[in-house]
Amino acid sequence: MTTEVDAQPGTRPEDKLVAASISLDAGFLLAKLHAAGSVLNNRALADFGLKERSYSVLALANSELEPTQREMAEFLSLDPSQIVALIDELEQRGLVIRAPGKLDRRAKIVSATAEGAALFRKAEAAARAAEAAALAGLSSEEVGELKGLLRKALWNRD
Amino acid sequence: MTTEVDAQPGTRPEDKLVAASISLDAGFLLAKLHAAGSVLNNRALADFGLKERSYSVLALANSELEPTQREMAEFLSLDPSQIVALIDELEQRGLVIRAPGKLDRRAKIVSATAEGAALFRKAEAAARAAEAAALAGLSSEEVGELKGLLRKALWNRD
DNA sequence: ATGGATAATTGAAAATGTCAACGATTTATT
DNA sequence: AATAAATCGTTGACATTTTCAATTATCCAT
Repeated sequence: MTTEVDAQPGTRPEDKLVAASISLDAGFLLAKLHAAGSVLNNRALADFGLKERSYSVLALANSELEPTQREMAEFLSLDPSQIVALIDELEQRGLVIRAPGKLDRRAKIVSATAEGAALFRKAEAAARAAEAAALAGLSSEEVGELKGLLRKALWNRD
Repeated sequence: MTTEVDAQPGTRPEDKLVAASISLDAGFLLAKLHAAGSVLNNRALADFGLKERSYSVLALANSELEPTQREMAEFLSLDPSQIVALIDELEQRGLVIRAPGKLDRRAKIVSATAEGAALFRKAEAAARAAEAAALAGLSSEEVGELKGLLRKALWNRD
């Protein structure tokens, strides 16, 4: 016997602590689900030489929104200096390019090359599969509800 | 003018990238909401000399579940060595104690002292307020739904 | 009894996060 | 128009966190 308290019937031993009050904490639940998803995500993205971070940057570079590095930093909740490093790597791999902002030459607009777009399409499919695995406990309707609630909490929209 | 593309009416400039496809990614949404919440959480907990991590450990120590360090590590998605450091600190502050497992003397059960329990009650109130602030965009029903979905995704239960 | 696993611990190495300073450019003030 | 103040990307320093291998004590299976 390893646990100190008998598990409830149907409860896996690693879930013993689900009964603790912190399991009702939104912050804890977000952290835990994110941690579990990150493992799957990073595993899936490794095939493409990407991690969650570089994948996110590549995704933004693939949008038609012409994001600047600073906008990326803000949006991804990262320090601008981390964006520099991430883009340095992607640029060296020929996946994205930096161009001076049209209206503000201090800023640099990051966009994907054709190669970057091709890689992103493949990585995106893998990331979707990883997400589905991470949320396997939810029906597709529930996944939609979850995303809607998260988006509303962040931006007050769906 | 700072942005390269005109914002939609009613859209704050820092939300320009919401239109990017990654905004539909559950992993990204979880990371972003967690990041926003962590700032508020850590700010609130700093008054008690705690961070999210030490608060979580203290919360588990305050449960009646007699968690071992390994169970804490698994449950909090942390390496066992990080739990050691966190508990070292809490123990030195007199907030928790380690006791050998009754059935397995390799394991150590962590429980809160009276002082730890008193501090936790106060910190818990502050953490609840921080959570409310982080989820201010949601109604209380929606907060319940969100937590329910997160719990179901993690453990297939509500 | 012995050998193989598991719990906590330590310590090192790698990855990440945080922050201050700099040159180039833009915006605001006079 | 000239100057001052602010902003963007970048660099580098430093702290924190993560990850992992090794160690000791204890448990479990044979």
